[in-house]
Amino acid sequence: MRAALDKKSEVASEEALKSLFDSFKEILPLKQHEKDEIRFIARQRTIRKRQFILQEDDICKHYTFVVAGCFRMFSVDKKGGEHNIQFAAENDWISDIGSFFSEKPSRLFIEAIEPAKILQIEKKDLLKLYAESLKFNRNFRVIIENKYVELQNRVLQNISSTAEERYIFFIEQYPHLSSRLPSTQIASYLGVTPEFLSKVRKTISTKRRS
Amino acid sequence: MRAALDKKSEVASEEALKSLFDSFKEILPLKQHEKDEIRFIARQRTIRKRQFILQEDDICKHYTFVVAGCFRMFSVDKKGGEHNIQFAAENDWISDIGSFFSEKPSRLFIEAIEPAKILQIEKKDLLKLYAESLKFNRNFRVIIENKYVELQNRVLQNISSTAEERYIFFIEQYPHLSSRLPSTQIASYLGVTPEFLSKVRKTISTKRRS
DNA sequence: CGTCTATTTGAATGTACTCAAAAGCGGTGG
DNA sequence: CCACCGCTTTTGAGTACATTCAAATAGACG
Repeated sequence: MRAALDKKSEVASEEALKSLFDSFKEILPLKQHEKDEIRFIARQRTIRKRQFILQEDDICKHYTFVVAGCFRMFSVDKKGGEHNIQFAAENDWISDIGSFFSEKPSRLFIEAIEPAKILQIEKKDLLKLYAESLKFNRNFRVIIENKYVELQNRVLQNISSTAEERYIFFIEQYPHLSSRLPSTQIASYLGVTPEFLSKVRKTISTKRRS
Repeated sequence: MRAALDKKSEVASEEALKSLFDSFKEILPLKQHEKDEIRFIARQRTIRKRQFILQEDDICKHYTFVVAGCFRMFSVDKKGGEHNIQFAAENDWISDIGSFFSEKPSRLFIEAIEPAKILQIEKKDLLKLYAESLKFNRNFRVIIENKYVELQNRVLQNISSTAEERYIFFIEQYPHLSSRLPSTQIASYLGVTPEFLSKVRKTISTKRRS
């Protein structure tokens, strides 16, 4: 029997599922019975702007696939400063993988920057997929491999480039994000203050003019 | 038939294989026939200090497991500066995953900091394991998940902490590395100059004294 | 003991931060 | 339509963090 749905989640719509299946298609396409397994376990949620799907001290219990909208994952330091670790827009995954697998309280927040629609898979369901299916192991392995490479490039940027270079790299690599994010959020992602990013943007635009 | 071994690689020793099997044991232990598959495809190499196992513009063709010794992976910027992205000592994996899967030329170097002994798995052999075995997909998925979490913590450190905080965090998190690495290498990993790291170490030691 | 490399020190410079204040920019209500 | 609110972005002055370059010192190894 399908588990009772909590009041905030719904059965996944065919439209949302299609986004998810399409994102798998680029790795190893799912067969009908595999799609049905996902259909059976995925829960759809509608998230308002500024709503959190993970807060500090929670244990991260889901893998979240973003169907529409945009999220940020951030940590808060002792002084109250927020530091963005990751953004996730359409067709991206977001969760605190460390907390998810260790089942230890997260030190991170995940917040919707825009109204959003997501699909969530619970840990016990994901583990079942992993235990039974080579393909799901494989697809999620590839997804995280790609995210690993992305993170590694970011580390490289951080240790070897100035704020200006990192900003230019960011807007070139993520035009779909940079055009819709407030620059405060980008500053927090790049690891600089909003004031300084503003100055960086100014010097870039005066450079272009000359 | 077993493929001919190139002159620099050897059949894996039982001792080296044991390290590898032990590192899998913490995830999902291998059965005898799975160990035999590894035994069949893993090549052992002895690497001298300062020897490279990957250079810029090479395509990364192996997953490398470090049995003994220590490596660093780094990039070189336009000015010739080196930036360490990762260290790998005993029982750790190291390779340019981006180049490995995309088969595009790497922009990275992997160099032995100490004399080393490694086991290498070729891409075609790894893909074969992935195609046939749920467990290998799963084990390598878990390995990269752990490395992903580690990288994510590093990104967080980079964007939110001073050099002093990052250095203290490094020596606490990786005592087995910090005690054997020249501080130049640590500076390059933290993203600061060796001169500045030296000053940081001084202020830390005067703090402790007081 | 000398040679080579790694580490430390110092002065001048550059990059980025803090704090405070001003300017811009949607909404919303009158 | 305009006035006001809340929020983001910009500006500026002063400060802190980190770099550059050059030179001195300390360690490691044959």
